[in-house]
Amino acid sequence: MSQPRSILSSSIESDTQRVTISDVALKAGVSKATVSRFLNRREELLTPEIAVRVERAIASLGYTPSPMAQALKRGRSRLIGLVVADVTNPFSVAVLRGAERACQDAGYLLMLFNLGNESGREREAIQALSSYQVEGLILNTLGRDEGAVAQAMRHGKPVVLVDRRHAGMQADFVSIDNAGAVQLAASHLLDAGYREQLFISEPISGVSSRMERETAFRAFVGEHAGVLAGRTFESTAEDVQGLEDALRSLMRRAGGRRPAVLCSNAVISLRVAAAAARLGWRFGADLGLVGFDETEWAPLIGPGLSTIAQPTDDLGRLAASCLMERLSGLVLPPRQILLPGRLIERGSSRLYEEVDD
Amino acid sequence: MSQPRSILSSSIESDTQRVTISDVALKAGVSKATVSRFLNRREELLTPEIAVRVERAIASLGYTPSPMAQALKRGRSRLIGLVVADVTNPFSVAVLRGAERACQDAGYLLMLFNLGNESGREREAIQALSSYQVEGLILNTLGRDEGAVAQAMRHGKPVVLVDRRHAGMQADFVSIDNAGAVQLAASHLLDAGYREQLFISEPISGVSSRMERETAFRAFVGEHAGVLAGRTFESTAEDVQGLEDALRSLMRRAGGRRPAVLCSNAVISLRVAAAAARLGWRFGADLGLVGFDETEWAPLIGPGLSTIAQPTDDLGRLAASCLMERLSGLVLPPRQILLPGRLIERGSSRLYEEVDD
DNA sequence: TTGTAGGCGTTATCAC
DNA sequence: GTGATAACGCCTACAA
Repeated sequence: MSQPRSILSSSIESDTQRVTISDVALKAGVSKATVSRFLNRREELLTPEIAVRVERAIASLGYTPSPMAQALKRGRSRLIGLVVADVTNPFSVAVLRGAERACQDAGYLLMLFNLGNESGREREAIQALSSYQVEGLILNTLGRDEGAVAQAMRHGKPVVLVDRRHAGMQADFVSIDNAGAVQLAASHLLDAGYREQLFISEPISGVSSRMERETAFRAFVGEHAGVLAGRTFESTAEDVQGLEDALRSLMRRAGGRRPAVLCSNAVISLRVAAAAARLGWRFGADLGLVGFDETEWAPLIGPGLSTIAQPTDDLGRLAASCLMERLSGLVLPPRQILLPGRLIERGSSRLYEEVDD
Repeated sequence: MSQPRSILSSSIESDTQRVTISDVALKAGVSKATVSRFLNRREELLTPEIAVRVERAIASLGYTPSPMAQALKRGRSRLIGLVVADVTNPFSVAVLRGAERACQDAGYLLMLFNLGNESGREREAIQALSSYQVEGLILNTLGRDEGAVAQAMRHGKPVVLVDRRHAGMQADFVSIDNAGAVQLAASHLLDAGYREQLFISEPISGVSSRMERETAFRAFVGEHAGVLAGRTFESTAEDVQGLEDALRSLMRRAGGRRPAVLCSNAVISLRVAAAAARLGWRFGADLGLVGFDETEWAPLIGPGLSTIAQPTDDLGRLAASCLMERLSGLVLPPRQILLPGRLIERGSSRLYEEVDD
């Protein structure tokens, strides 16, 4: 600033100025270059005596290199950008934690951006992030805006997609094996005697994971045409009535057969549980249920909600690893890594002793 | 790199080099300074004709200024650091969302750091963040390490604490009114006839919000010595047995009186609900419950869990606003902003028709 | 109104 | 081994 460093400043603890490499060099009586070398683990090339002096100076000044300046100079920011569609979703948070740990271990910092389910902000987020020189992107987004991602990749920034594919994507992709997971859930329900099933999802259009789950469900129903009837329903947060109607008509169609719902994520499970409560239906007795995403509350609702647990931690870690590999120069066509889901059986899908209807 | 820009590079879309202000200047046939001025909204000082040329060049090159370089130069990064103790906690996430929105509106980017409940990482997080030149910090942490925060503040970075005070803090503080909220919960339980109460919290020592809640509970019990008996219990994730024992002895002490628990956050509510399920106790009938933090699943467990809803969104927004005010130069002694909690009554604390014991 | 030049804190390329 | 010195991309006196 216009305020020149006073003669006393070096002895004033509360000086607000940033301590720079020059200060260290001055104090140690060496050049900036030497300090820089010391910092970059090239201590081998330093006279022990000088190394000690530099070390002391750094310690006494409390010097920390400026990542900004480093980034500017070497074009590496040690920053990874992570965009999640919705931090409120337990799945996203769990993935985030896994990714975070992996990044940290590799010496990267995670810069988080939350879209709050407004897919329109995706472009903005990616641009903000990539203008901050993040070295790579982990995306759990819709990918409605192809431009932003393409641009990032064109600038040499690797991208890893988690859970949601983008149209025409040319990036690594990490996800649960949706087809297998749906198969697992539906056949479990079928085995338990639920022969009238309803697949319920948030609006499907454009969200790859939801599409894959729905498709898999339809396929399963097709393969078991004789013994199983199945339909699908899209539920929105606003249309509470629509969901209740769908459940009622499921019950009607079922007639003597046991009816069940297959929820495509935790948000839907919650909605269905609320609707069932209003209708006065009990899971396991009146209605079967299996839902994607294991949560802490799943065992506590009704007789316990059966779930498909996703390996969220692994998904996050793998996403980060893929990125690291790309960053360290790995060239390979885009990979797809699919992990299996795990069925957790609880009361909501157990075969209860027959009750007279 | 060693690869020099080829003659063709200007016509090759996929050039991986960063577009700099120099490129723009060159293309527009002006100096870097002119471009810079154009960018900094000083278009007033530019000849319209030149402004247009610069604008075109920027557009055709797809130029974006590098925030890193800007930050380096002007010492402003437009970055806010947010450290949460645990992204898994719904409370933290909700606060985060509020803060995020406010920051975004003010043109700041939120850089998130999650401690994953390892309070030892706090120092590391704050240092990482502040060496990235974040302009201010929002902290939802223990503050075990006084040094890190103090250092940040000494460097002129404003700090706002959310939910958890730090020892000897000299920073703005935003939180729910814990004393009032506990009073609300406990007196509601008392009014509903629960005269043997147990306050359950995660380990209290060193976490201000938990301490305040416990103190308030003790005070409430003291004020109602004749009609109400109350104790407190600290529960850890590992000691499942201890929690069950505590609940059993609560039941024993109660004798003819109605017993209830007051949970100090959502994590505890979940744990208590799990324990009650194992013991075969029903909320509202066998055991009363009110818990801090409103969640989506609260209405769905048992007869519905009564909660103290925190104004999370406001807390986040206020925290951000405080920071913005400090950033724009407001000097004022540290403020405390306390917002009231709201009681949401559900079946777990309702007065049921008497049942013969 | 516009251009020139210097510097923000680092690192890399030279010489010495 | 170590020290000048020139960048990195940008902003801002100051000069023109």
